[in-house]
Amino acid sequence: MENSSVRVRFAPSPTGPLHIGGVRTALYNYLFAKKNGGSFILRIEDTDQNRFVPGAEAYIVEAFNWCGIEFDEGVTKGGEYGPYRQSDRKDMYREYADLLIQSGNAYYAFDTPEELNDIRKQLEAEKKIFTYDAVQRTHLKNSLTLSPSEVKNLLHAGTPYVIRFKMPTDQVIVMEDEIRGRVEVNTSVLDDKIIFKSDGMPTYHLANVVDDHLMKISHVIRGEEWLPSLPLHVSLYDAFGWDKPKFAHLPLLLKPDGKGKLSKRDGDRLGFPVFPLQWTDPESGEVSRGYREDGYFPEAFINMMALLGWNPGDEREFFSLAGLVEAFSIEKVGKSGSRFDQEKAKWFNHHYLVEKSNDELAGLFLDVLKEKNIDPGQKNLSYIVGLVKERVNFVAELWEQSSFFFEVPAVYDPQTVKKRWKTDSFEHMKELEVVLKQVQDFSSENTEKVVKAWIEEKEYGMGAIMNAFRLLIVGEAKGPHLFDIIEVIGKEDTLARINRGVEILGKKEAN
RNA sequence: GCUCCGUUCGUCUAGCCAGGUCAGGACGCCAGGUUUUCAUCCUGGUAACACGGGUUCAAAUCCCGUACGGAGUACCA
Repeated sequence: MENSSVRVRFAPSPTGPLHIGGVRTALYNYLFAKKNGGSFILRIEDTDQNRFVPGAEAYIVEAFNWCGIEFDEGVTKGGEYGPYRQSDRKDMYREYADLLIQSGNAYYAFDTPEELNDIRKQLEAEKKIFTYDAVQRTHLKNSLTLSPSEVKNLLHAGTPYVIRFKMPTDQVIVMEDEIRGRVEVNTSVLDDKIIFKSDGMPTYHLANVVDDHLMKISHVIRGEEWLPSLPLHVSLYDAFGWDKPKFAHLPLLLKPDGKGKLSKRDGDRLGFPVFPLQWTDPESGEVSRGYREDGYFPEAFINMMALLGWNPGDEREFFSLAGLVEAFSIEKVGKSGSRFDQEKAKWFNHHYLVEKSNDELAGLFLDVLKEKNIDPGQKNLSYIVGLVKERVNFVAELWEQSSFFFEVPAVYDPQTVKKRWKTDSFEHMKELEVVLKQVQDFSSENTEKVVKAWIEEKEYGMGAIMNAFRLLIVGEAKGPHLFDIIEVIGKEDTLARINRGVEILGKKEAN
């Protein structure tokens, strides 16, 4: 609000499609930024060249486009703190690593991955866990144990090395998390993390601290999986002598059943998308479904995601993106993980679908019809959609609730036949056909008037007639007001359906 | 193993920070109502403070412990 210097970032790694947990993290960042009149930045963290996946960055951008989440700065927008892709910032990290070496906060380590692995295995055999920490570093191959000339020689010879952060010994690091409050950790349980890799790239830890500082990030809002490395990051800021941003660690999204965080497999197993958009793996060709392709509206998706871990503090449930911005506050974000609930997601979609205008829905429905090679002819799709939209959760479901407007029922549902095709139905329907044949004005209002008058005159049961009638027109016991249906399909089709139904179903003998 | 984080109806959650309401709402489910059917809709119902101590006149709320769960523990982010 009053703080115009709020700057937050979402910093995904382009290693594949964006998980919905990531979408939620980005959403909360966005909401926080907009709520406080700040900027939202998209930074791509591609410091691991081995895990680069083509198309992943484009996917991320497209996903946010679909969601309606806009960035103020970033890979697609540019900005005065660029470049926003870490691979494009490669050169600047080295000097910061050097700064730490000079100040004695970091050191060269020449141990090869193989050597370290051997030690790790050895200790494992003794049921111990190896960590490159204050104790271990004193007898490993690094610039702390080697003489300056030895180090110089190794460096000159081009020996591969990494740069490790020298974790201070026996200090209590006090951290303040905006969601969890105070967290304390003693450095004696921390290890000397690699901050600069032998391939010349920084690790996440160095890169994110340097970039957040350079990009003047005011609040780091990220997933809970980063909480364990917060002490390192805080130590890094201290070692550089930089002001720290505020930190907030969001709870995880959990799988709907069982334990653990939501994974791609859960979606496949339980039949719901774990990604905002459909994704085709460039290597395996494997397709993962997306919310967009599954028929979710972006506003429903966002509304549902926002409420998974945050609440407005009152009983409101429906929020537009702008409404979320207005209502959002980091204090109302929960501490514990949330399970994704598919039923509630559907309910949200239903809500937004019903809220849409019939014209808009008709447009979407027309695409469905085209795919099925159904020609709606002169039929008023808006009107039809308006009659059935309350019965569906998705546009794609509109067809099964309205196919009888376009097609003669292929079969008569056996259950319904058993229940509604009574002994008298045969005669009743034949009579009804004659009655309707004489009707000129086939409007819903008029046919209803005529048919009801006939029923009353003959003292037939309303239910008996109408249910059998519906069976012949629709094929089963479903659908909107019957007279509305026959108005749409018209007199000719209505009479044909009655005629055909009577023929096929025949006269049921009394039991 | 170790470190950190967490734990209110089946699910999302309010309430916890500033102890005192039959622990509230929503989804789901069940029942009833409306209706020519189904769905919508309306009404009602179901169902939770992980456990054990402590502090207190009083604890979901504060403190300690236990259990359970999760995350991290890579030259991945």
